Amino acid sequence: MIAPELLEKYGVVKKSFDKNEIIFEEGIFPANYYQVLSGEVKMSNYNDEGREFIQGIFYKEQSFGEPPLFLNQKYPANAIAVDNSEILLLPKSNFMKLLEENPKISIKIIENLAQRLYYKSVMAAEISTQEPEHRVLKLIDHGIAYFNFKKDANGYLINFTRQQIGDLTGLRVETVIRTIKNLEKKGELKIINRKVYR
Amino acid sequence: MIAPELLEKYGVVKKSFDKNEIIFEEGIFPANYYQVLSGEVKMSNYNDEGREFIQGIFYKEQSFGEPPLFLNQKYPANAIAVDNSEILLLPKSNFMKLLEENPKISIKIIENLAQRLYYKSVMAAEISTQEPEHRVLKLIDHGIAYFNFKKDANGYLINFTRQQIGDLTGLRVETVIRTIKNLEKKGELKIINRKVYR
DNA sequence: TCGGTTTTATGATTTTAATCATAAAACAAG
DNA sequence: CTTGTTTTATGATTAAAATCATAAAACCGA
Repeated sequence: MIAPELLEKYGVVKKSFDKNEIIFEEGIFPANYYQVLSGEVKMSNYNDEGREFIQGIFYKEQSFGEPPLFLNQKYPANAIAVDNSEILLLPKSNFMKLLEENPKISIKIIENLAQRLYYKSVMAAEISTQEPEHRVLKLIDHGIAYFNFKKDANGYLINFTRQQIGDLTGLRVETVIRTIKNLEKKGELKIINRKVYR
Repeated sequence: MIAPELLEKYGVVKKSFDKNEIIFEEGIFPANYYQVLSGEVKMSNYNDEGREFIQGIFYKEQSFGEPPLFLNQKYPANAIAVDNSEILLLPKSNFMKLLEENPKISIKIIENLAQRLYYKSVMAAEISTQEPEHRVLKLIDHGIAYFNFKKDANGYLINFTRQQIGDLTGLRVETVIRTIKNLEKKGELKIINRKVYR
């Protein structure tokens, strides 16, 4: 996260996106730095049969889409507003100027990329070698630490749909539903009127 | 990659590792910045049944294991020398000092992390939604761009074993062998006395 | 060059999650 | 409130890759 006041000095623009509106598409070249001001954004891929894989979900104060910006490569995925969202956009050249003139921000960017790389490393290993129950639990436990899950009397409320969990773990909805039921039986989590708690 | 001369100014140490020797293990806290001087290093995970997932393979001049170093988190995977290798080690505090005093290096680190994040994004989507042939081809094409595959009269020599391809794509050896055979039939690649070319 | 190990190879069988089909419950919009 | 859509749910069937078994070829070290 870069302080909005600092971004303003470099000419940031605020833009609103409706629910389900595309922010940028796979295959195009990046032109901006993006940071969520309010709402929720997902980055995802669709394969030829239309099956979705969610790369990540981003909330207030989080930035997204930087890697291709630094590499001058095409976006490997789409960014879509999950809810009505306000996004800060900073043109690439201004962003680079900001970085040059504020070396401490570089460290923040590094930490942020490191965090995302860490998540991807963990989930990649899960997805390719672990069974559904393990994958789902790992995603949930990661989410408690890094997505904005709220704690209440029943524990942490996992505010993802079964479909989203599937798209984040490479599983089908039906498999996620059955897996979550099993995890409840084993006492690993609770289902209270269809909502998942841990 | 950070120039070895610069690393030396900050007290880098050269260490040799035998083939199959462990450089660091999953679960421990990072203490050093690592950069390959010669040889080959792989980072990988093992699940409870001993099945391996290779996070990445690193060659001459490449660094590895930075994310947990920046986050003060445990390593999510093991680093093992694939061949006899010489590795440069810089203690964390010295490395941080180097970064502070050389802002341009931060940009290099950012670009490097961005590159690795890009690879992980692409492969994560592949592994969770695509079929074996697609996964293997994507890995190979990525490898041509970023691993050190050499080109000769037959095309690029993919110097990975079938097992390694499997451990990088989440497939079993037998599946990789059959998949590669099919890809050859379709003319997507060549097999010349067991070696794969593209 | 001999013997052990790794890598590639192939066929048969099994397992597991995907797929298909269908529906109830919950939610959202008008 | 009604209606359309999304989400959760469950059972039956299928398909695809994993697993199991076995072996030849290649490579490596003493």
